[in-house]
Amino acid sequence: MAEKLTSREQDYSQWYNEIVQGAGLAENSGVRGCMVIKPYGYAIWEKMQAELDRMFKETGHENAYFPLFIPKSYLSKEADHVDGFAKECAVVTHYRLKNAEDGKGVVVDPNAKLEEELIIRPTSETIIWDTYRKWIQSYRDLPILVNQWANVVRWEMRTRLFLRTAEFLWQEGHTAHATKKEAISETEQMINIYAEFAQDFMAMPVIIGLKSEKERFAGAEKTYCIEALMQDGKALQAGTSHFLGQNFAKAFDVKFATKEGKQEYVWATSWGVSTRLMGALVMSHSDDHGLVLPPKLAPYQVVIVPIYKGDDQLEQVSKVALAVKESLELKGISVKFDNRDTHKPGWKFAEYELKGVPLRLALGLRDLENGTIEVSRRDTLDKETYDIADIDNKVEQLLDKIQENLYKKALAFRDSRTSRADSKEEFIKLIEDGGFVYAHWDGTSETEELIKKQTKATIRCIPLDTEQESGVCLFTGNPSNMRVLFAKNY
RNA sequence: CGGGGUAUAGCGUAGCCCGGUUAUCGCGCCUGCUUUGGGAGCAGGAGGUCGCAAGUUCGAAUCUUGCUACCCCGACCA
Repeated sequence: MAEKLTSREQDYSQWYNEIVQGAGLAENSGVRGCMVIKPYGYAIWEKMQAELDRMFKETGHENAYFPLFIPKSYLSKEADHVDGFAKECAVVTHYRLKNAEDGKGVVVDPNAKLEEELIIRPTSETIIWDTYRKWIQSYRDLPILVNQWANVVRWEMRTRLFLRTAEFLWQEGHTAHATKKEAISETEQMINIYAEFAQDFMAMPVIIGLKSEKERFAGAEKTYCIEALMQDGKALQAGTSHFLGQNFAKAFDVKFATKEGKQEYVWATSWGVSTRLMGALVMSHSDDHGLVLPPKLAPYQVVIVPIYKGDDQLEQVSKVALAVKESLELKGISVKFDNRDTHKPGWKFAEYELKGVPLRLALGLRDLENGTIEVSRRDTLDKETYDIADIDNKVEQLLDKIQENLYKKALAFRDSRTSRADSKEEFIKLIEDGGFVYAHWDGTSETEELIKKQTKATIRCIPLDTEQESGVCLFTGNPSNMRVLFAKNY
């Protein structure tokens, strides 16, 4: 082994960085906090987009695009919203450069100051609701079910590849409804879609819940979220769906005429997932050998590595390998045949392990003689030799098994790190060890703040499936009627 | 944004305290030959405004100041 990753145990952060960069997902750029998403990483994002986009469209949503720039005055129309984002906004003040006096490069032209400064969108509620006012007059114009795929900028002080970057890619859905009930049901539908996507495609188990008042989206009445547990025992918020009530309708004066001819404010939702999901994917399944990808999101699900000596053998092996590739592709499996002569097989094996390709097939002269092919699973690192005649079916089955196994493994891990605390001491210890902790809480932001100060744990969510159970708050002794989910988080 | 650290070839580094010929080593890269079932071997070769900008000095990778980016810790946050 010429190169070896830092192990998770040694240094989890470094392990994560080495995988993201080593597997060719992304790298830092010359711009503070902004990353370059490399082709292999972007291919995974495109797969995520494709599935999510399909799910959105199946539930009646349409894509549109709104401007990157938001007039400053728009942002200040909803008080909570502006409070939530003001500290992390990038502001455009000028629209022209000119040559510097000293001839060295360019400077901002002071004569080109904007009348009103433009904010680079940290999210698009304001520009969208300013637009929806023009689109909505009657109940007949509702609902509006729009999504946009876009980039947003939040000027973060401390950034990490995919998990928190100053600019990131995401989708933001913004819907408008005639009734509160319909808006809430939309909000719930979308968080369920995110949960389904996380579990079925990312093979990542999630807990669906409601955010506490403190953790809620700025401007929302209710924020639903999906929370996942990473391998270091920290929680990651993987997606959010907000019931915005009539807050934005009131701020932007969006009213509609009901059937009865009354003027009423519109009910709103917004929901989003971002390239942060890439970080979640990495930290859910990968091991000390590198990235591990679920087959449903892998840019190529299978790689075929030929083993040969000389051009003659390569030609013989290639012929068979290409036939295998074709038969797999007929089954809708994506295959890369790596016939590069510039790297040796051993080098390729290590490389594809680092890149997390679910299945690796190796084919050499020995196989041609025996009618076999060697198959190696990335998730278990098991190697077995199979009859080549039936390899397409075998691969299809194995890919399904890997997808399933990754989910099971992640779920088993989460279960092993999920516990209930019934005393403050127990709580502190469990949080210290890392993982999800269910505990009673008195429901106040003050106590939540106190717990965060003392333990660094926050309320990840109030799980939807939590049963009523009377108890006392571990920190204040006040009565509580349900347990909520605590963890240290990203 | 506060504290700490780092920046030398594509990557990882030595040299920096104590300024002085041609800036060290490994990997990678290029050429050739031998190799190819778990990160190949030998031989030859190319590649550097020492992060950027000023300053001190006869002379700066080395000393001083400013800036930029990255990493770790904290506050903030998806």
